[in-house]
Amino acid sequence: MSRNENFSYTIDNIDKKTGARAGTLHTPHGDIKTPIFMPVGTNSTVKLVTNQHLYETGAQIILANSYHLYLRAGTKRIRNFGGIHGWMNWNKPVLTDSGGFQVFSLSHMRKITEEGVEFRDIKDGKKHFISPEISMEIQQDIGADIIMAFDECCPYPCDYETAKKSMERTHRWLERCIKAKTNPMQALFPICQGAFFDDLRKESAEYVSNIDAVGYAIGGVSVGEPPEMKNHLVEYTAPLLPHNKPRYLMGVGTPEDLLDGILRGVDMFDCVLPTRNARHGSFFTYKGKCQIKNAQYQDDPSPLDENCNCYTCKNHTKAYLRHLYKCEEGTGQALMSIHNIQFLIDFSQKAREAILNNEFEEFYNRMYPCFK
RNA sequence: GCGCUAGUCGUCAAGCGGUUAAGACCUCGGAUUGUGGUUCCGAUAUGCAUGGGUUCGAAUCCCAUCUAGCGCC
Repeated sequence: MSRNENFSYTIDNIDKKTGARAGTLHTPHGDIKTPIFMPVGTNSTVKLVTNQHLYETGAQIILANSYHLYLRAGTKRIRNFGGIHGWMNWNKPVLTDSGGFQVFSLSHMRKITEEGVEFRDIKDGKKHFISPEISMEIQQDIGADIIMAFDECCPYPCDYETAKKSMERTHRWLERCIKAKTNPMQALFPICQGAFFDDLRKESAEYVSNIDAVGYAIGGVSVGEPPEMKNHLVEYTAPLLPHNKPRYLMGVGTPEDLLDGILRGVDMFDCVLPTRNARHGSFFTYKGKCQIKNAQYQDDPSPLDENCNCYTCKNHTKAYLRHLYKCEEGTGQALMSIHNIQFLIDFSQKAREAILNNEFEEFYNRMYPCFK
């Protein structure tokens, strides 16, 4: 892969005590201040949240999902509407998942071969096939700023031989992705795999590091492993990736995951949790995670979090939000999605401020107990 | 006033002599990690209108009382 002039990453500071990183990733649709939490908008919308509200949360980049958009909107259609930015009228950076994760998460209806993956549509049962080349075509039609390599994600637990074979195939698929990718306005992030085996992770990290990419991802986490394993894996793997490039820990996470990841040198995170949790009634605060449906909130005149200045917290009380949930009014879910998204983005940006001031250790120690 | 019918969790109910008194909703908790999720999991009746009786055994049968609905004077 030749050097991509449309993207660059600047390290703004490295926390003196912890080594946590603050940086700026320049993309064709604007800058991303890291560490950053990226909200997930699988079907080219962050569920229940309008673009206007999303801009207000401070979202700097959102995700969309190749697998879902390929099946539903049709990626040629999206291309004809000016790509994802025109299609959903979103003017900031976008990242697309390759569909690789669905190979894992929808595993009971797929067949993996060296060529690619055959699977059935969740909804209509129709057969489809995605290969690294097809994934690149899909992602180039969608036109996100950052696109992901088509990888294979191992389940947890997973035996060594399976993990090794899977990792090697992911590497071969990566080479095919690189060959198939042509649009210089997009950055392809390779993904480090290797399950929970140090030597495989080392091999994979070294393999992907040999490719001159704009950024690198750590995949295969948040698949049901204990938190200590994830922390060990990240602590072991992140330093093996290029120091001067952003590192993206895929599918993570909770506020404590963000703290743990940032501490170990991760710059980018994404997770469905804030929006899914919001839909199911739980919300993040600087005092921990809470459930809006709890009876204790029925007369509570305070916002979800006293220190949050999201749209929801500026305008509504817990009592009102609880009422909306009790009545199954979707507005409640929408309002709380806004809050949870802004919470994690604010949280990542507070971490950034702390890093810029070389105070990340204090920030970590202050925040961590809140989420345990 | 008389007759008939019925009373089981906050609600709707199953049960019709031997059950640990189903289930649903509500209520109360909890889960959720590159989104098959308005989803999933758990908790909640020592008690069947009340009081007697029959029986080895009663929410289930009998009697009385109360309450409700319907009908008739």
